[in-house]
Formats: sequence, structure tokens, C-alpha cells
Amino acid sequence: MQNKDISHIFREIAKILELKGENLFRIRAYERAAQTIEDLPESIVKVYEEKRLTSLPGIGNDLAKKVEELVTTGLLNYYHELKKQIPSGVIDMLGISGLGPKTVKLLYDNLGIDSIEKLEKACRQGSLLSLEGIKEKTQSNILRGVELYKHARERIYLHLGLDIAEKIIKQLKSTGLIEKIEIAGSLRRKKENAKDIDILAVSKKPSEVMDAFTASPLAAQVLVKGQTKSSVLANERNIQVDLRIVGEKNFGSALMYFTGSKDFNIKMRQLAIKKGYHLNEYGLFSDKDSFKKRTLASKSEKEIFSFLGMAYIPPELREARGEIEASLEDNLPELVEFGDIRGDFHIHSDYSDGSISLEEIVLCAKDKGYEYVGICDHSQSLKVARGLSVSLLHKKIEAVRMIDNRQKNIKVFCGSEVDILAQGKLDYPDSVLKEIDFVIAAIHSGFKQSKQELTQRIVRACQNPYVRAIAHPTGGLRGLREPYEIDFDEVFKAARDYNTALEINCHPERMDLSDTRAMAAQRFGVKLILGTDAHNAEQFDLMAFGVNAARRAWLERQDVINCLSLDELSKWLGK
DNA sequence: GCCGTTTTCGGCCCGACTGTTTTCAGTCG
Repeated sequence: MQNKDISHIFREIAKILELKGENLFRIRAYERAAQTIEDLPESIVKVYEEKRLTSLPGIGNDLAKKVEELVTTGLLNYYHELKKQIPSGVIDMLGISGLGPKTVKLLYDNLGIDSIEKLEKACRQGSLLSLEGIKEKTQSNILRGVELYKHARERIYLHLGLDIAEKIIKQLKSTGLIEKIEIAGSLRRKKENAKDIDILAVSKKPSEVMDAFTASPLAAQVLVKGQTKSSVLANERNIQVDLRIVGEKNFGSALMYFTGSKDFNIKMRQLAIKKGYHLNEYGLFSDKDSFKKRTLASKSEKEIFSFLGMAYIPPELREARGEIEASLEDNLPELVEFGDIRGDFHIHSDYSDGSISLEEIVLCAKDKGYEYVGICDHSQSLKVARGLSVSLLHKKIEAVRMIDNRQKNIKVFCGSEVDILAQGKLDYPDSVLKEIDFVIAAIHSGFKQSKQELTQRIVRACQNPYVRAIAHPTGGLRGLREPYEIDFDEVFKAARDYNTALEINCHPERMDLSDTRAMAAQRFGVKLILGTDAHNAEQFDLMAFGVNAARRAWLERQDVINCLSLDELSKWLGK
């Protein structure tokens, strides 16, 4: 039973309870617990075994018992009973935008609609009009929701989301109606993927901006259009874009609200209440009553945090994972910044499957202002990526040495991304490994092995005296291949004890370790290393996304190998 | 169902937009 299985079951329970019209706060308790378990950087089974379940936020006695039942029996009787009451197709209908529990229940109870297919048919036949409170407009909106559902929009990578957002911002600015505009939402928090794009702007003519936005050539479809808030589907990737207009004096509070996360907002508002204030997107107020209230802060986020006695919380941390408490105690981490990065290690040259030469790599690294660069090509077994035979590796070592000798302002290391073979042996013998400056070990085969076998392979690699890091430790390819299962405690322990770094692979399809895993690793005492896995010149830019993930993982400079000075790095390489 | 520096009971974030109403419920973020 994995964390994601249990969080899935809790979410399903929440949906069924919604359909049954249960107490909203009870429903939210299940959703909150699901989120806690999903974000949990360690195995819920371990938390259960160590009797720490009720110490998790949002998990009390009752939910702890349910987790226990799931962990020990693999089943949950309560869930089983609930599922009997509502067909699964009815639960699926909740996934349709604009269709909530009340309407779904109405459709199911009165028309027996228990699947999205039946819903679509009923809309087309006009059957919904027989119901009280549903007229032509609602029916066509539901049908539109069904259409959108069928062309399911997936979450998009951060870099693509930022790209689309920039285009829209550029277009809006060109209207001349905008005084100030910023990306908010999960993109501002630098979350690795986004389900929508949130933009906040200041304008004296909000309704004209709304007209321009909804009529934009970049918008394929208008979902909602109001005085100060509109949503469209972008013609690129069909992603939803929300635009909100506020006054200059509310910009800070609106930016905070619109940046989220949702859980962060809830906690902030609760904190404001506890201190006797009232917080919403228009500001921090002395009182909820609109006649008595005075504005305490609203213009900038800093002002609001400061009035609440808090240190400024960078957007990347705003996930309700303890940052509010840390901020109140003035105990926030000093997050690593892009400017702290002094080099990149995980780069492939045209010796194996990269498209750039050694010389070009050095130029790219200099261009980034790096002090050092490691060139890692694949090892001999990885034939598909033209892994280097021992003799070719020797040639490459020679070539790198020659280039390095010619450099004044940058140190060039010869590295290798060495396969961890099925039994945990490395793809070059130690006698060869010791000639390489930087060995990063990786699993590229045998993904189907058991959790124990995969864990042992990585542990053995960590223990090898020549291995300095483990590349993409969980092996997932987003949307393509599920990560393999490993025992993180064991891997973290080996990495810490043998001073082997774990990579945050910056490639958007990898992002491995993820932010929450990297956070867990750091708390275990493991060092992290950022690697772009660049195979061409453009991919050097992916480092920024690794820094984003590192910041979301609460990492400071001393946690990240790429921040070491050349001297410190050389010492570390010597293990 | 959770949770506690006002509380072990009685709260639980809050406002915009929509459609169907004639003051509001449902949905969303």
C-alpha cells in the first residue's frame, strides 16, 4: 500500500460524501488528509509503524484508524460500503468542469444518469430541461464541460506554462491598458507542472482589459467573463488562463491570494483571524465588518507578512508545509539562488548521445559563468545511447585533459554516467572508474526488478568509493514511465553515510528527485546535486528549473554540490 | 473529521461569476 493509493482512496471517499451531501468540513478533512499523505516525503507505512500517524497535520484518531486498516489489510471497509452506494460513473461526472455534487446528484436521482456517456446523450436530447433549475443555458454549459472533459487537458510543464503566460502578458501589455502585470498561481510558485495559468494585473479600465483578453487571438474559448475576472482556454495546449484585475492599492494582497497555494491561503487567513484581523484578496483588515474595518496592509506582500509578524515567504515555499510556522519564528531557510550555481555536471557530448562537442560544452559553460563543468557520457553497456567502450573512454579522458589545460577561467572535469547493472555492479571496473574525475551512477535497465533489488542496486552504487552521485534516482519519465519503487530510507542512509550526492535531474520530463523527495533527502543529511542532463546547447538553460525544484525543497547553498567553490569541490570529489 | 495561548465543543477562508432567480445556490479558485 503506497502513499498515493491511500490518498486516492481518501479523495474518492471525499467525492462520495460530497454526492451524499455530507458535512462540508468532514469532506474537507478527507481531502486535507489525502493531500498530506500525497505530499508526505516518507512512506505512510513507516509512519504507521512508528505510531506517528496522528502527528501528521489533518490526521486525527479516526483517520489514523482508517490508514491502519488500509496498511494492515490492504482494504477499507468503510470505503467499500460507500462505493456500493454510488456508481463509479457518477463519481466520474464530478470531473466535469462546472458540474458539482448538487447537480450530479440531481441528474442521478431524477434521470438515472450514472455515466458521462449517458450525460452527453441526455444533454443532446434535451432531457435535462425537465429538471427544476435547469434551462437551455445550463444544459449547453454542461455539454461544453463534457466536450472539454473528453479532450482531457493534462497538466503542462512549468517552462511551457511560463512560455504561454509570457505571450499573453505581452499581448495584454500591447493594449496600453495595463499598468502592472504579473504571473501568479502555481507558475509563480515554480511548481513543476501547472494545470492552469494565473495572471494578475492592475488597470484603470478593467472591463476594457477583460474585452481585450477574451477577444485575444491567443484565446480559443471564453469560459467565464466578468468585471474583474475572466477565464479562457488558450489556443495553445488548451490550457485554462485566468486573468484578474485589481486596483494598485490592493496589488500585494491580490498577488498573495492569487499566488496561493490554496492551503497556504487558508492557513494565512486562519492566522489573521487568530490575531483578530481579516485577510482577503483586498487586504489585511482590522475587522471583518465593512463599516468598522481599517486597512492595515494591502499594497505589497512584504507589508502584509510584516504586519502579521512574519518574515517574507518566497512563493516557492507557499505550500502549507511548515513555512508559515517557520516564518513566524524567523526560521525560514536562505534558499539557494540561481546565482549561487557554479557548475553543471551532467552533460552529454557527441562522444555518446549528445549533439555538442567537448569544446562547445566548455563554451556553453563559460557563457553561463560557471567555474567548472563535468562532461558525462554514457557507459559501455548502454548501446542505444552509444555508451563509451573503455578504449573510447580513455581517448575522451585524454581529450578533456587537453582542453582543460588550455582553460584559464574554468575547470573541465571528465565525468561518466555509469550504468548500475542488474546486480548492482557498475558498468566499468573500479580500475577504470578511478581514472574518471566524476562518476554519476544511474539505472537504465531492469526497471521491473523488485523494490528490494532496485534499492540494493542503488545502495551498492552509493557505497562504491568512485561514485560521487546517483543520477535521476527514481527513474521516472513523466507521462511515459512510472518511477520504480525504492526504499528511500535505505537509499538516503547509504547516500549520507558514503557521502554520495543524489541528483535533482533538471530535465522537465524527469524532475527527479522531485521537490518533496529532495526535501526529505536533505532532512536526512544527504547532499543534492543539480544536473541538466543536457544533450545540446539549449538544454544548459534547464538549470533554472533545477534551482526552482531545489528552492521548493527548502535547499540552502550548503545542501547543493553545485554551489561549492572549485577548492571545496575538488576536496569533495576526492571523497 | 480535525483541532485548541479565548475553546474538548463549536468553530472550520473568502469572494467572483453564472444562471435562474427577484435574493440566491452552485461552482470555482
